Amino acid sequence: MGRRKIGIMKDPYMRQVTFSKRRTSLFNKANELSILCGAEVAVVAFSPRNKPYSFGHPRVDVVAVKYLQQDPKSSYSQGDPSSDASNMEELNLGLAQVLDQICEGEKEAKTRDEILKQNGMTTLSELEELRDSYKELQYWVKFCLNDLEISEYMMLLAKEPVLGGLKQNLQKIRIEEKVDFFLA
Amino acid sequence: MGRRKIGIMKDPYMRQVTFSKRRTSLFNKANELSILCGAEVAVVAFSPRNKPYSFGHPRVDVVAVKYLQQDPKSSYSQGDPSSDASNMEELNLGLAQVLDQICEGEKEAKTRDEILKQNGMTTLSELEELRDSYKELQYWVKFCLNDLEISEYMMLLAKEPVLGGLKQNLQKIRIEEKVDFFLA
DNA sequence: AACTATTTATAAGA
DNA sequence: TTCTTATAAATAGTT
Repeated sequence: MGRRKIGIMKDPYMRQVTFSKRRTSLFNKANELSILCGAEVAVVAFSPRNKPYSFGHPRVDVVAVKYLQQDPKSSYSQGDPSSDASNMEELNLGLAQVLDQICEGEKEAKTRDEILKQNGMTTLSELEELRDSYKELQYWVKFCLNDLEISEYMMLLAKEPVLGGLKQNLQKIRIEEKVDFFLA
Repeated sequence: MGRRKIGIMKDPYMRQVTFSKRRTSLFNKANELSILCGAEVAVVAFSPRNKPYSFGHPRVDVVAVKYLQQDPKSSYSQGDPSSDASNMEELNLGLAQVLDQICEGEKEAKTRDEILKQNGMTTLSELEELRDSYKELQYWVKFCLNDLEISEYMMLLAKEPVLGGLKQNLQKIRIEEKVDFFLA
């Protein structure tokens, strides 16, 4: 939101300013959630300067203890955000495809997860399959990063973003490549 | 936001729906805050049906412990008027015990895993760890790609490419470490 | 789950 | 910091 989209804040000052604004909003959101829905909510945030801030309804520690006493498997934890479909339009075609690939990967991971949870156990072959997917992703990332680095100055001149390269790399990877590359 | 302002949700169904929507947004906000500002953030919310949901960067328990171990007087708390330093310390003791139990439980689990591993078996926890790593990687890739698009024009001007950010983020997931793990 | 009409949140700028 | 404003996001109600 705001005049334009932003990325990771590098400037310490702006980072602190942004943190303050967003922390305030986050706490307001948490408060609304607890009031409107009658939910127990706790939020803890350490600022870039490592100062602790917190919001709690009814109280931070009460909610925290209640949470930690739960069976870990019964909770729904999210460390990762969902992809924003609305942003897709703004992304150019190449990037969109890359993101699609990632989404597909997620779906596959979820499917595997479902199966494994149904069995409560896993076989070695299934594990290996998952591991292979993981390696493939890692490989893909490294490959693209490498390519990025190489064509860094080219971007400045050609104004032809790496997106094309990313697309190509994606296809290359589909065609079976040795993972040894980035393990060396 | 939305068609019109709302108050406390009385209808159980609508309350649940609203909770789900807002919880998702809240977690996304928390995620953005942690990424954009490099802050440690943890959010715990119990739904109207008392189901626990959580978000944490780097992890809920890590941030929670860090927060609770602080001098209560040094934190800036919002939400409940009665949140006082005196009560905090009492609950800290109880929490410490709970955390100890959790740690012990984890140790036991790891021990079991070791035994099973020696027998050529694989465990659910192992799998889950793998899956989490996988998701984490996907998450960072997604985020970095998004960031790439955003700061494309910045690159042309600032000549300070996003590569630094990408590399930092990738370091966060400690790829090498995890690769070693899977290859071991 | 998706889709709009509106309300909020917020990045920049003052 | 605080206010303003132009935009981006969130979301209530609807389908």
